[in-house]
Amino acid sequence: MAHTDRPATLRDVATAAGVHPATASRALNPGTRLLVSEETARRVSDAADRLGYRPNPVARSLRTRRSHTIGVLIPDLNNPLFPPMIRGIEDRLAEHGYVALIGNTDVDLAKERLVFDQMRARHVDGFVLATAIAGSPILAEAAESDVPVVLMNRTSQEYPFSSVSVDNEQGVRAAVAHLVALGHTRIGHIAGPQDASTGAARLRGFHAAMATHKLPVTDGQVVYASAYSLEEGARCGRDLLAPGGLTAVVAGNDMLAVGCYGAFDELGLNCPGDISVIGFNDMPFIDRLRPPLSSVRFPHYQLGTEAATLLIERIEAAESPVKILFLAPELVVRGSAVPLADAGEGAGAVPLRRAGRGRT
Amino acid sequence: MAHTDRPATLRDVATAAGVHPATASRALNPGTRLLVSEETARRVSDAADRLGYRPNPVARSLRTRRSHTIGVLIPDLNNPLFPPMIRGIEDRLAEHGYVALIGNTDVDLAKERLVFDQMRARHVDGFVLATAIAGSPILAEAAESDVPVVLMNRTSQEYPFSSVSVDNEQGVRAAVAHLVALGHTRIGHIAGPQDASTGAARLRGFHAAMATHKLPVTDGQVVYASAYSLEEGARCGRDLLAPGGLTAVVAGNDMLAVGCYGAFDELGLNCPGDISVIGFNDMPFIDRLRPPLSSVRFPHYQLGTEAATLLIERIEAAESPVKILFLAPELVVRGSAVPLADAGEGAGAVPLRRAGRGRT
DNA sequence: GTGAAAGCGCTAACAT
DNA sequence: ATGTTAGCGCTTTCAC
Repeated sequence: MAHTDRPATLRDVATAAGVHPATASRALNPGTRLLVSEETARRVSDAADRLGYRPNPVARSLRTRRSHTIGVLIPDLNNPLFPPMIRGIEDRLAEHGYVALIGNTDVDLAKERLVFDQMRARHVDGFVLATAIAGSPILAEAAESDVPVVLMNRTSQEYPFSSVSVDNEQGVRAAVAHLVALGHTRIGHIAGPQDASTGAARLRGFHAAMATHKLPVTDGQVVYASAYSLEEGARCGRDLLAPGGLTAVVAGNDMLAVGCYGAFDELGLNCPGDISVIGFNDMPFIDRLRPPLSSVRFPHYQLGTEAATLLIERIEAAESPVKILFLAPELVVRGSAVPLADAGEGAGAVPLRRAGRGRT
Repeated sequence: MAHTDRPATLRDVATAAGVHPATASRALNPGTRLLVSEETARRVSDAADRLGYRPNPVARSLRTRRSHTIGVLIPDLNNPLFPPMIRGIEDRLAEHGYVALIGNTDVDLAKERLVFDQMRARHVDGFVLATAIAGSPILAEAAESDVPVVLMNRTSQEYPFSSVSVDNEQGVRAAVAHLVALGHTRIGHIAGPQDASTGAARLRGFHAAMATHKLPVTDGQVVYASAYSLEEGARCGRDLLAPGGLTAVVAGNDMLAVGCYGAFDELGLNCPGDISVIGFNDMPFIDRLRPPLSSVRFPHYQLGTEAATLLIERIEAAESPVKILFLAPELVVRGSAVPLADAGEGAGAVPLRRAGRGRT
């Protein structure tokens, strides 16, 4: 009741507790509390409570040069891949008193640069980069200025950044192994953009897996998408399947796989009757499609929490080592890939009822 | 080349330009540039460029008590409704030099309070609230402390907040009119949570629309979902349809509508053959379901840009008036609602091919 | 264990 | 039109 409209400052608290502001500061900060007598500490924090004191983070930042804010760069928040990762980041950051600034780059280097600079201007304490296009100049700049950086869902050969990503090769291996177990041998791949590390890693995984199973990969059995988009998925699906001969497709991600569904319709192919397909990411709602898409699940949320953990480590323990963390993916079997024996059975017909209710 | 490692400060610029720091400040700030001779202004900004000067927003904030940061409270970023809105907000804010802090409340009042308090502690200049549960204490608190607030996708009868939302009643009217034009008369409604203003408004719209068409609404023709979730959609779908008699459903939103798809399967109903359904929101990917969901489209992104505009107005022009803005929804016709004459034709059968490729 | 003093980088009164 | 002065609220030397 003794407080005015103006929020209480540290000075007010000090006065109320009958100590010097410096002492009040020490008493209130976990890191310095032990420098102050127990009794004074109590008096100060009582006074703080009484006055409803809230430390001013701006003033603190000015002094300490720590904003407790981190920048997160992603291509596009509308891509359903990212919201869970962001939540993971934010939830973990919140536990440590940090907040995130989200920046969308729209896969545009100029925009990426703009957002990055703005965040630096705002003195973020570090970055989570989920947008690292290989060769993007901000990587070099970040490395040079040694602002703490963690790569999420990306890795870098060129710079010593900590990163957390999914073992993409292993995921594709699981997908191929599943198809092979179902009897497929003529398996195509729609490769994601090769300047994204996910696209390249999954393509490597595809070749490795096919080699493991001693299956040949001819020209035309791999087509390259220029973006992770429905449109590119449809285009690549057409290019891959129009020649005929393939019975299964491993798509570079779910977007490409769903785009493929459109190509199937155009080519008069029935999925999964004529052609099996497996995606990557296990996007939300992907289990609601007809047929529900089998996909390599990706622990999105954990990717975010781990990235945040790594970043905070690096911010708070200056010389913490670089860590490269891989999380294991998991194949989620639904209705879009079926045994080869079934092929042809429903050719041209409506989607099979059986395929409609895969395990989710 | 003359700069050291430490970033240049205003004082450095002033020295380099041979003026007092205050003059340099005036020269560099758009609002005060006219207080300074053209020649000095040029000299100062040249020096600034030369030194690579970047103003320190933290110091500026401490002085001006403006953080150029705004808080955005939403229930859950994972809800696909929100990413486009957030992008709208961020894109518009960026044009004005603001950034957004996103807070997820998970529809939990305690968490909402926590996030709200943290953002206030960080001295955000204003809030976009998309989470306003009727009676939430933060509304009262915000009103009292008169921090600028704009409600997004919510309205408030109790407090004088600017808001931008979709005309929900009109949207439901359009949905009902469409169904009536298709010959339906026994139309049910799955109402969203009545403590969300969208849920209440859409229910009002349903009753109004049915009255307009002189169609009776009996008990049991409206069921209430306790949340906008797939589970509640399935439950309500069962409750609504198990008794039989209805030929069409207007769902409170797309989640509820998609949940309904599950109920249809359980009850052996074929959509759209036996039962038509229309959703609300036009969520991403909703056009990829079988059948593609007819839905009332909702200009998500614009909701965000308009909310940001309103908020900035209010922040920068202290006494700008309260504005209540409604954006018009638009019915998107796809395959989940068909003429009544078709009912029964495909009863119990697999989804009709024809229904699979609605206009998107 | 506590106080004194200084200053982070900037801008707003107030002079002149 | 420009300089002077002061201070936003906090943390950190450095004394004692």
